[in-house]
Amino acid sequence: MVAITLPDGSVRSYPGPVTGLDVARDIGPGLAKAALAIRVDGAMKDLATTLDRDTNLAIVTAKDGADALELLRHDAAHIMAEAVKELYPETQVTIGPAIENGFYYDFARPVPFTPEDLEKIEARMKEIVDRDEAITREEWDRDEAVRFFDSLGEKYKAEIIASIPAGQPIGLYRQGQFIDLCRGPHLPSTAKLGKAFKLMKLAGAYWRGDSRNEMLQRIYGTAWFDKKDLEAYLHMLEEAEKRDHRRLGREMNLFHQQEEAVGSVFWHPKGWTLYRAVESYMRKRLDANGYVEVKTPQLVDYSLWEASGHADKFSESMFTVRTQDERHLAVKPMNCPCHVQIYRQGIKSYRDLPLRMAEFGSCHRYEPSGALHGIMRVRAFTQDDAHIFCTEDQITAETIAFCELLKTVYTDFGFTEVRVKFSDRPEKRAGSDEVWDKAEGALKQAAEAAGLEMTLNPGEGAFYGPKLEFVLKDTIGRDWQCGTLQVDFVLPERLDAAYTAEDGSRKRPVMLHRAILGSFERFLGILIEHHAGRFPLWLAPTQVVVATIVSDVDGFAEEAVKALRAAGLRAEADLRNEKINKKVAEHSQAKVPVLLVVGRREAENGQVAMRRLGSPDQEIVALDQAVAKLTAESAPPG
RNA sequence: GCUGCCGUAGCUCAGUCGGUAGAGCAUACCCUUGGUAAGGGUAAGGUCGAUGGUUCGAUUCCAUUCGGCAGCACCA
Repeated sequence: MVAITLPDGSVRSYPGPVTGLDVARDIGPGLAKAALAIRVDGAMKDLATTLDRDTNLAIVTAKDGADALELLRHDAAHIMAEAVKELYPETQVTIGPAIENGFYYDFARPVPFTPEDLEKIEARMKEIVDRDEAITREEWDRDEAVRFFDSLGEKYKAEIIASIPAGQPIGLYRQGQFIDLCRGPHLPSTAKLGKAFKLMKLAGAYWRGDSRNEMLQRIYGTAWFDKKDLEAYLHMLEEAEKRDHRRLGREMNLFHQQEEAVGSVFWHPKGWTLYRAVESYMRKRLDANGYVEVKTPQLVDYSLWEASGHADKFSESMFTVRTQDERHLAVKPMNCPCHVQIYRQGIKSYRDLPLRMAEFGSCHRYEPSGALHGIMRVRAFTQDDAHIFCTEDQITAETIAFCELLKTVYTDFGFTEVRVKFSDRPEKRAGSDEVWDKAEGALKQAAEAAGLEMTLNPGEGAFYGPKLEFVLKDTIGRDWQCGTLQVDFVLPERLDAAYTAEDGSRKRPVMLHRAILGSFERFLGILIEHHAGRFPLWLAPTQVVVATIVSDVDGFAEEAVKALRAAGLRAEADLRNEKINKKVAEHSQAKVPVLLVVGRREAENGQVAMRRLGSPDQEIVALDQAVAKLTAESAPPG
């Protein structure tokens, strides 16, 4: 007897072993048709899995959300591999997992795939779906499987299987003529994939993710249960493209980039206004939180970078300069060594600590060309950097205070969801293991005291110390790592920073490296995409446009702009010889938050018709009232 | 950096199976003074990313190079 307990608590008994499909059939023909897989005591298994003892069972159908989609996408990857092998038999298959929103498969083939090949592959996949091939699992002996794939010329598969411990049975899945190593589970048949999938793009990817290995060809696709879901996803991609900061930067005249200054930003007046709004907000927050601001040199003799350890661990990313008189300089990639130089001026006492030294530090790093991305990943950027020189005892309090400041700032910019990662010692590092033990312990303890929930990010720390990384989520669900807090016992030692302790002894301060925005360039890019260019009033480069209906009222419109500007608002007049329809359309598209329309009626009464971005409503108010209202609304937080 | 794709007017794009190019928007000027998402007309605007090669002739074909895009690797 086998007793199967279903999720609703009901129990079904069978005289002998049954498969998941048998149980589904027993419950009802509709369920049997919809069944994709089963969950046995929590673990996903094939529908055909034999159940020979009492167990908890759930039938997985398309309604099961993420689990079901993962199955579907994994199958899509296999069906794509089958299609590729049919069309291009000389291709070797490697791996093909389900990923967020879709799947990919990496192929080894001497000839590159073309976009036309993608269409052919997609068409063949649809044929395979129509063929309704059963997907069945087989168990093989490992060495036999290695020999089998070797004989097919599938050396990558053979390599993967050979790396599985001997003696373990190997699960292979067969569908039609195609057989592949796979952990499973899979759908019962290729027909279950349906037609709501699409091959998206072609890209290179290193074998086993290592840049020393050969480059494979990766095909990405997306797959859904329903055509509607597919269309919704494609539509979402289009929307994301519309908020791309590179596109909005051009359309809104915020900045541009050009090949004579690769990896740098030309900020236009409007973009720079935005930048300054962010900067002055940050400066105000830092002032209020006990930071002092400094400015340090761009070009620094290479010897300082040798002393700090950057020459050793970071030289590939540094721009260096040799002058005519043979001096060797580097453009600073970080601000920390310079801040230590300021710290070292004069003798420091424990009474001076904690010393919170901030700089909007302009840095240059020679990033690999393939890493550059708009203003999000550049070679010239400005960090909202600060170093807190403190005693070991002060680490916890400083960490707590920093976390609070960070939260306030993110909230003010409209980000509410923040994750924290803890990154510990990397392979390439400075400082002894004892120092690292101490630094990691101190940071972990401080983070716990600050009440942070963290995930571990092993080996991702800076070369001089462990770090906390703060990752925020934007409106369309993407993650951005911005803030960081790093504990550093190494640099104060290497650069000889010291203070006189209470007992008169000479001690080393600890340095906390910290940033909230990360880099202004990147953060502004994130802000642009997060708000899709529709900035809150306090950030909008142009806050108000006064648009006239007839030229008779030009004088009043200019007066209105003058009044708005006198109140500190960023206002412009639109006196052009154009119809109001066109003016409304253009300023709406330029994402100006407030439009004040002035016609004869308004001008005669000293009024304006106020129209907010995104709403067709208008509100007729006296000019001075409008100024007062907008002034209050546009005040930056804090 | 690696793989693939791409580079035509300020922007978005069409085009030339090798005979030096066109549209819409934007710009300038003219007409229009119009009440809440694009009024009409005229004009101007291009070394077809750069260099080299093949050719009678190259924006088009080939090579190199620079830049961009996507992904991979990188993000200390």
